[in-house]
Amino acid sequence: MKMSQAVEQSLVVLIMLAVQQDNAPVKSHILSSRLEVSESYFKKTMRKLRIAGIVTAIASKEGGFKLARPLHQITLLDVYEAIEGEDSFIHSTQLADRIFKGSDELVKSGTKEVLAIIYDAEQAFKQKLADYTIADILSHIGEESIEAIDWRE
Amino acid sequence: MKMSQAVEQSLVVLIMLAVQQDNAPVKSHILSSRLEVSESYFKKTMRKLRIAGIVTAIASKEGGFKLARPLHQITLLDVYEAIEGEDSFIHSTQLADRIFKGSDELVKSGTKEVLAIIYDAEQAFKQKLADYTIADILSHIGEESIEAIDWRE
DNA sequence: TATTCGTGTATATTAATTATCTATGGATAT
DNA sequence: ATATCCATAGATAATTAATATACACGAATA
Repeated sequence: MKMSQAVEQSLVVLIMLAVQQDNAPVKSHILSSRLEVSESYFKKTMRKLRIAGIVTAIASKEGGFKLARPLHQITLLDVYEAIEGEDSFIHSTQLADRIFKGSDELVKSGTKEVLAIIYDAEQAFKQKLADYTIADILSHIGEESIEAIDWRE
Repeated sequence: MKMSQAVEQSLVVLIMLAVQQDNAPVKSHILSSRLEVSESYFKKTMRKLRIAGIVTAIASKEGGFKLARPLHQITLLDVYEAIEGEDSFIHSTQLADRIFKGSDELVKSGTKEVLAIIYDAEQAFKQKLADYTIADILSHIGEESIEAIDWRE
Protein backbone atom coordinates (compact mmCIF):
# COMPACT_ATOMS: atom_id res chain seq x y z
CA MET A 1 0.00 0.00 0.00
CA LYS A 2 1.88 3.00 -1.25
CA MET A 3 1.19 6.69 -1.25
CA SER A 4 1.37 8.39 -4.62
CA GLN A 5 4.65 10.12 -5.51
CA ALA A 6 2.55 13.16 -6.38
CA VAL A 7 1.74 13.66 -2.69
CA GLU A 8 5.39 13.94 -1.80
CA GLN A 9 6.07 16.13 -4.82
CA SER A 10 3.22 18.39 -3.77
CA LEU A 11 4.51 18.70 -0.24
CA VAL A 12 7.95 19.64 -1.48
CA VAL A 13 6.48 22.28 -3.79
CA LEU A 14 4.45 23.69 -0.92
CA ILE A 15 7.57 23.87 1.22
CA MET A 16 9.28 25.73 -1.59
CA LEU A 17 6.40 28.17 -1.96
CA ALA A 18 6.22 28.55 1.81
CA VAL A 19 9.80 29.76 2.09
CA GLN A 20 9.49 32.10 -0.89
CA GLN A 21 9.61 35.69 0.39
CA ASP A 22 6.39 37.71 0.26
CA ASN A 23 4.56 34.67 -1.15
CA ALA A 24 5.65 35.87 -4.59
CA PRO A 25 4.42 33.62 -7.44
CA VAL A 26 6.91 31.07 -8.76
CA LYS A 27 6.72 29.87 -12.37
CA SER A 28 5.84 26.32 -13.40
CA HIS A 29 9.00 25.66 -15.33
CA ILE A 30 11.14 26.58 -12.36
CA LEU A 31 9.30 24.33 -9.94
CA SER A 32 9.00 21.44 -12.40
CA SER A 33 12.68 21.54 -13.28
CA ARG A 34 13.55 21.46 -9.59
CA LEU A 35 11.36 18.35 -9.26
CA GLU A 36 12.88 16.98 -12.46
CA VAL A 37 9.49 16.25 -14.03
CA SER A 38 7.98 17.73 -17.17
CA GLU A 39 6.09 20.98 -16.88
CA SER A 40 3.12 19.19 -18.41
CA TYR A 41 3.00 16.56 -15.72
CA PHE A 42 3.71 19.10 -13.04
CA LYS A 43 0.72 21.22 -14.03
CA LYS A 44 -1.60 18.24 -13.72
CA THR A 45 -0.56 17.90 -10.11
CA MET A 46 -0.81 21.64 -9.48
CA ARG A 47 -4.29 21.67 -10.93
CA LYS A 48 -5.43 19.34 -8.16
CA LEU A 49 -3.87 21.57 -5.55
CA ARG A 50 -5.54 24.61 -7.11
CA ILE A 51 -8.97 22.94 -7.17
CA ALA A 52 -8.49 22.03 -3.51
CA GLY A 53 -7.87 25.71 -2.76
CA ILE A 54 -4.31 25.10 -1.60
CA VAL A 55 -2.50 27.16 -4.24
CA THR A 56 -3.45 30.10 -6.42
CA ALA A 57 -2.49 30.30 -10.09
CA ILE A 58 -1.67 33.67 -11.64
CA ALA A 59 -1.83 33.75 -15.43
CA SER A 60 0.36 36.60 -16.45
CA LYS A 61 3.87 37.68 -17.11
CA GLU A 62 5.45 37.55 -13.68
CA GLY A 63 2.74 34.98 -12.87
CA GLY A 64 3.08 31.51 -11.44
CA PHE A 65 1.88 29.63 -8.39
CA LYS A 66 1.65 30.79 -4.82
CA LEU A 67 0.06 29.53 -1.63
CA ALA A 68 -3.66 30.32 -1.36
CA ARG A 69 -3.79 30.22 2.44
CA PRO A 70 -1.58 30.76 5.46
CA LEU A 71 0.80 27.88 6.24
CA HIS A 72 -1.00 26.85 9.38
CA GLN A 73 -4.24 26.41 7.43
CA ILE A 74 -2.86 23.79 5.09
CA THR A 75 -2.90 20.35 6.70
CA LEU A 76 -1.19 17.27 5.34
CA LEU A 77 -4.64 15.74 5.01
CA ASP A 78 -5.66 18.60 2.72
CA VAL A 79 -2.74 17.77 0.45
CA TYR A 80 -3.27 14.04 0.66
CA GLU A 81 -6.94 14.28 -0.27
CA ALA A 82 -6.30 16.85 -2.98
CA ILE A 83 -4.04 14.34 -4.74
CA GLU A 84 -5.39 10.94 -3.77
CA GLY A 85 -9.06 11.76 -3.59
CA GLU A 86 -11.34 10.45 -0.92
CA ASP A 87 -11.51 6.81 -1.89
CA SER A 88 -11.32 4.31 0.92
CA PHE A 89 -8.37 1.96 1.34
CA ILE A 90 -10.75 -0.89 0.65
CA HIS A 91 -13.95 -0.94 -1.39
CA SER A 92 -15.58 -4.21 -2.01
CA THR A 93 -18.26 -6.31 -0.31
CA GLN A 94 -18.54 -7.86 -3.77
CA LEU A 95 -16.18 -10.56 -2.53
CA ALA A 96 -18.23 -11.21 0.57
CA ASP A 97 -21.28 -11.51 -1.62
CA ARG A 98 -19.58 -14.06 -3.85
CA ILE A 99 -18.37 -16.24 -1.01
CA PHE A 100 -21.32 -16.31 1.27
CA LYS A 101 -23.88 -16.55 -1.45
CA GLY A 102 -25.82 -19.62 -0.56
CA SER A 103 -24.52 -19.81 2.98
CA ASP A 104 -25.59 -18.08 6.11
CA GLU A 105 -26.52 -14.42 6.11
CA LEU A 106 -24.95 -13.99 9.50
CA VAL A 107 -21.51 -14.92 8.19
CA LYS A 108 -21.79 -12.22 5.59
CA SER A 109 -22.01 -9.74 8.41
CA GLY A 110 -18.51 -10.77 9.40
CA THR A 111 -17.07 -9.21 6.29
CA LYS A 112 -19.10 -6.09 6.88
CA GLU A 113 -17.35 -5.88 10.22
CA VAL A 114 -13.98 -6.20 8.47
CA LEU A 115 -14.78 -3.23 6.29
CA ALA A 116 -15.83 -1.23 9.35
CA ILE A 117 -12.55 -1.97 11.12
CA ILE A 118 -10.45 -1.01 8.13
CA TYR A 119 -12.44 2.17 7.75
CA ASP A 120 -11.78 2.90 11.42
CA ALA A 121 -8.04 2.41 10.93
CA GLU A 122 -8.13 4.62 7.87
CA GLN A 123 -9.74 7.39 9.85
CA ALA A 124 -6.98 7.14 12.46
CA PHE A 125 -4.44 7.58 9.68
CA LYS A 126 -6.21 10.58 8.24
CA GLN A 127 -6.70 12.19 11.62
CA LYS A 128 -2.94 12.14 12.16
CA LEU A 129 -2.42 13.82 8.81
CA ALA A 130 -5.00 16.43 9.79
CA ASP A 131 -3.04 17.18 12.95
CA TYR A 132 -0.08 18.60 11.05
CA THR A 133 0.21 21.64 8.81
CA ILE A 134 2.87 23.02 6.49
CA ALA A 135 3.67 25.45 9.30
CA ASP A 136 4.65 22.53 11.54
CA ILE A 137 7.05 21.33 8.88
CA LEU A 138 8.51 24.80 8.43
CA SER A 139 9.04 25.16 12.17
CA HIS A 140 11.93 22.74 11.72
CA ILE A 141 13.73 25.17 9.46
CA GLY A 142 15.76 28.11 10.79
CA GLU A 143 14.31 31.60 10.22
CA GLU A 144 17.55 32.99 8.84
CA SER A 145 17.85 30.43 6.10
CA ILE A 146 14.25 30.96 5.04
CA GLU A 147 14.77 34.67 4.50
CA ALA A 148 17.65 33.91 2.19
CA ILE A 149 15.69 31.76 -0.28
CA ASP A 150 14.29 32.97 -3.62
CA TRP A 151 13.26 30.07 -5.87
CA ARG A 152 12.81 32.37 -8.85
CA GLU A 153 16.51 32.97 -9.28
CA MET B 1 -3.86 4.38 -1.86
CA LYS B 2 -5.45 0.97 -2.00
CA MET B 3 -5.11 -2.14 0.05
CA SER B 4 -4.39 -5.32 -1.89
CA GLN B 5 -7.33 -7.55 -2.76
CA ALA B 6 -5.36 -10.40 -1.27
CA VAL B 7 -5.81 -8.91 2.21
CA GLU B 8 -9.56 -9.04 1.91
CA GLN B 9 -9.43 -12.51 0.37
CA SER B 10 -7.27 -13.66 3.27
CA LEU B 11 -9.63 -12.26 5.86
CA VAL B 12 -12.56 -13.99 4.24
CA VAL B 13 -10.68 -17.30 4.18
CA LEU B 14 -9.78 -16.89 7.83
CA ILE B 15 -13.42 -16.26 8.66
CA MET B 16 -14.33 -19.42 6.78
CA LEU B 17 -11.69 -21.45 8.64
CA ALA B 18 -12.74 -19.88 11.91
CA VAL B 19 -16.32 -21.08 11.62
CA GLN B 20 -15.28 -24.57 10.51
CA GLN B 21 -16.09 -27.02 13.32
CA ASP B 22 -13.17 -28.55 15.23
CA ASN B 23 -10.73 -26.49 13.14
CA ALA B 24 -10.80 -29.32 10.63
CA PRO B 25 -8.56 -28.71 7.58
CA VAL B 26 -10.29 -27.39 4.45
CA LYS B 27 -8.88 -28.17 1.01
CA SER B 28 -7.40 -25.57 -1.33
CA HIS B 29 -9.73 -26.28 -4.22
CA ILE B 30 -12.76 -25.74 -2.03
CA LEU B 31 -11.59 -22.42 -0.64
CA SER B 32 -10.30 -21.15 -4.00
CA SER B 33 -13.50 -22.00 -5.81
CA ARG B 34 -15.49 -20.14 -3.15
CA LEU B 35 -13.25 -17.11 -3.73
CA GLU B 36 -13.58 -17.65 -7.48
CA VAL B 37 -9.82 -17.52 -8.04
CA SER B 38 -7.53 -20.24 -9.37
CA GLU B 39 -6.15 -22.74 -6.91
CA SER B 40 -2.68 -21.73 -8.09
CA TYR B 41 -3.18 -18.08 -7.24
CA PHE B 42 -4.90 -18.96 -4.02
CA LYS B 43 -1.94 -21.03 -2.84
CA LYS B 44 0.41 -18.11 -3.37
CA THR B 45 -1.67 -16.10 -0.94
CA MET B 46 -1.96 -18.97 1.52
CA ARG B 47 1.78 -19.42 1.47
CA LYS B 48 2.19 -15.91 2.89
CA LEU B 49 -0.30 -16.69 5.64
CA ARG B 50 1.51 -19.91 6.42
CA ILE B 51 4.92 -18.22 6.61
CA ALA B 52 3.41 -15.64 8.95
CA GLY B 53 2.25 -18.47 11.20
CA ILE B 54 -1.42 -17.69 10.72
CA VAL B 55 -2.47 -20.93 9.07
CA THR B 56 -1.14 -24.48 9.09
CA ALA B 57 -0.91 -26.57 5.92
CA ILE B 58 -1.49 -30.31 6.15
CA ALA B 59 -0.13 -32.31 3.22
CA SER B 60 -2.14 -35.46 3.15
CA LYS B 61 -5.33 -37.05 2.08
CA GLU B 62 -7.90 -35.31 4.23
CA GLY B 63 -5.37 -32.47 4.44
CA GLY B 64 -5.83 -28.78 3.70
CA PHE B 65 -5.51 -25.53 5.60
CA LYS B 66 -6.54 -24.71 9.14
CA LEU B 67 -5.91 -21.88 11.58
CA ALA B 68 -2.55 -22.09 13.34
CA ARG B 69 -3.61 -20.10 16.40
CA PRO B 70 -6.70 -19.23 18.41
CA LEU B 71 -8.96 -16.60 16.85
CA HIS B 72 -8.15 -13.97 19.43
CA GLN B 73 -4.42 -14.28 18.67
CA ILE B 74 -4.79 -13.32 15.00
CA THR B 75 -4.96 -9.57 14.61
CA LEU B 76 -5.89 -7.75 11.43
CA LEU B 77 -2.40 -6.30 11.48
CA ASP B 78 -0.95 -9.82 11.38
CA VAL B 79 -2.93 -10.49 8.23
CA TYR B 80 -2.18 -7.11 6.68
CA GLU B 81 1.57 -7.48 7.20
CA ALA B 82 1.60 -11.11 6.10
CA ILE B 83 0.24 -10.02 2.72
CA GLU B 84 1.50 -6.49 2.21
CA GLY B 85 4.84 -6.80 3.93
CA GLU B 86 6.27 -4.14 6.16
CA ASP B 87 7.05 -1.47 3.63
CA SER B 88 6.19 2.06 4.63
CA PHE B 89 3.48 4.06 2.85
CA ILE B 90 6.21 6.37 1.64
CA HIS B 91 9.85 5.65 0.96
CA SER B 92 11.92 8.27 -0.66
CA THR B 93 14.01 11.22 0.51
CA GLN B 94 15.57 10.83 -2.93
CA LEU B 95 13.20 13.55 -4.07
CA ALA B 96 14.27 15.85 -1.27
CA ASP B 97 17.84 15.25 -2.23
CA ARG B 98 17.17 16.16 -5.83
CA ILE B 99 15.34 19.36 -5.05
CA PHE B 100 17.39 20.81 -2.30
CA LYS B 101 20.71 19.91 -3.81
CA GLY B 102 22.53 23.21 -3.99
CA SER B 103 20.16 24.99 -1.65
CA ASP B 104 20.02 25.21 2.06
CA GLU B 105 20.59 22.17 4.24
CA LEU B 106 17.97 23.35 6.68
CA VAL B 107 15.24 23.19 4.06
CA LYS B 108 16.08 19.57 3.44
CA SER B 109 15.19 18.89 7.03
CA GLY B 110 11.64 19.98 6.18
CA THR B 111 11.14 16.93 4.01
CA LYS B 112 12.58 14.71 6.71
CA GLU B 113 9.85 16.06 8.95
CA VAL B 114 7.26 15.18 6.29
CA LEU B 115 8.45 11.59 6.29
CA ALA B 116 8.29 11.49 10.08
CA ILE B 117 4.69 12.72 10.10
CA ILE B 118 3.56 10.22 7.49
CA TYR B 119 5.29 7.47 9.40
CA ASP B 120 3.44 8.59 12.52
CA ALA B 121 0.10 8.44 10.69
CA GLU B 122 0.96 5.03 9.35
CA GLN B 123 1.63 3.78 12.85
CA ALA B 124 -1.78 5.04 13.95
CA PHE B 125 -3.34 3.06 11.12
CA LYS B 126 -1.48 -0.10 12.02
CA GLN B 127 -2.22 0.26 15.71
CA LYS B 128 -5.94 0.24 14.93
CA LEU B 129 -5.52 -2.92 12.90
CA ALA B 130 -3.61 -4.47 15.80
CA ASP B 131 -6.53 -3.67 18.11
CA TYR B 132 -8.85 -6.12 16.35
CA THR B 133 -8.68 -9.88 15.97
CA ILE B 134 -10.57 -12.47 13.97
CA ALA B 135 -12.42 -13.23 17.19
CA ASP B 136 -13.81 -9.67 17.22
CA ILE B 137 -15.14 -10.19 13.72
CA LEU B 138 -16.67 -13.53 14.64
CA SER B 139 -18.38 -12.01 17.66
CA HIS B 140 -20.77 -10.44 15.19
CA ILE B 141 -21.96 -13.82 14.04
CA GLY B 142 -24.53 -15.87 15.91
CA GLU B 143 -23.31 -19.06 17.65
CA GLU B 144 -26.05 -21.20 16.18
CA SER B 145 -25.23 -20.36 12.57
CA ILE B 146 -21.53 -21.04 13.16
CA GLU B 147 -22.21 -24.57 14.38
CA ALA B 148 -24.13 -25.30 11.22
CA ILE B 149 -21.28 -24.53 8.82
CA ASP B 150 -19.01 -27.10 7.20
CA TRP B 151 -17.08 -25.67 4.26
CA ARG B 152 -15.91 -29.09 3.17
CA GLU B 153 -19.32 -30.11 1.96
C1' DT C 1 1.43 41.65 -27.44
C1' DA C 2 4.39 38.48 -25.23
C1' DT C 3 4.20 35.63 -21.27
C1' DT C 4 2.18 32.28 -18.56
C1' DC C 5 -1.49 29.65 -16.78
C1' DG C 6 -5.97 26.64 -17.99
C1' DT C 7 -7.72 22.87 -20.11
C1' DG C 8 -8.00 18.92 -22.79
C1' DT C 9 -6.52 15.14 -25.46
C1' DA C 10 -3.60 11.68 -26.96
C1' DT C 11 -0.01 8.78 -25.94
C1' DA C 12 3.93 6.14 -23.75
C1' DT C 13 6.24 3.96 -20.12
C1' DT C 14 6.68 1.62 -16.09
C1' DA C 15 5.40 -1.05 -12.22
C1' DA C 16 2.40 -3.65 -9.44
C1' DT C 17 -1.37 -6.49 -8.93
C1' DT C 18 -3.90 -10.10 -10.13
C1' DA C 19 -4.06 -14.25 -12.18
C1' DT C 20 -3.28 -18.81 -14.59
C1' DC C 21 -0.74 -22.97 -16.03
C1' DT C 22 2.52 -26.43 -15.50
C1' DA C 23 5.51 -29.54 -13.37
C1' DT C 24 8.36 -31.70 -9.95
C1' DG C 25 8.87 -33.01 -5.26
C1' DG C 26 7.41 -34.16 -0.51
C1' DA C 27 4.24 -35.54 3.40
C1' DT C 28 0.87 -38.76 5.22
C1' DA C 29 -3.48 -41.26 6.05
C1' DT C 30 -5.45 -45.49 5.01
C1' DA D 1 2.05 -48.82 -1.63
C1' DT D 2 -0.42 -45.29 -3.46
C1' DA D 3 -3.66 -41.81 -3.86
C1' DT D 4 -4.32 -37.29 -2.20
C1' DC D 5 -2.93 -32.93 -1.31
C1' DC D 6 0.44 -29.38 -0.03
C1' DA D 7 5.30 -27.03 -1.33
C1' DT D 8 7.80 -24.68 -4.43
C1' DA D 9 9.04 -22.57 -8.45
C1' DG D 10 9.10 -20.61 -13.05
C1' DA D 11 6.99 -18.87 -17.05
C1' DT D 12 3.53 -16.14 -18.69
C1' DA D 13 -0.36 -13.02 -19.29
C1' DA D 14 -4.02 -9.52 -18.32
C1' DT D 15 -5.33 -5.69 -16.05
C1' DT D 16 -4.88 -1.60 -13.82
C1' DA D 17 -2.84 2.43 -11.86
C1' DA D 18 0.79 5.54 -11.63
C1' DT D 19 3.97 8.19 -13.83
C1' DA D 20 5.10 10.87 -17.45
C1' DT D 21 5.48 13.60 -21.92
C1' DA D 22 3.88 16.34 -25.96
C1' DC D 23 0.92 19.36 -28.14
C1' DA D 24 -2.54 22.73 -29.11
C1' DC D 25 -5.82 26.30 -28.26
C1' DG D 26 -7.87 29.54 -25.13
C1' DA D 27 -7.77 33.06 -21.40
C1' DA D 28 -5.72 36.44 -18.29
C1' DT D 29 -2.69 40.30 -17.56
C1' DA D 30 1.43 43.16 -16.98
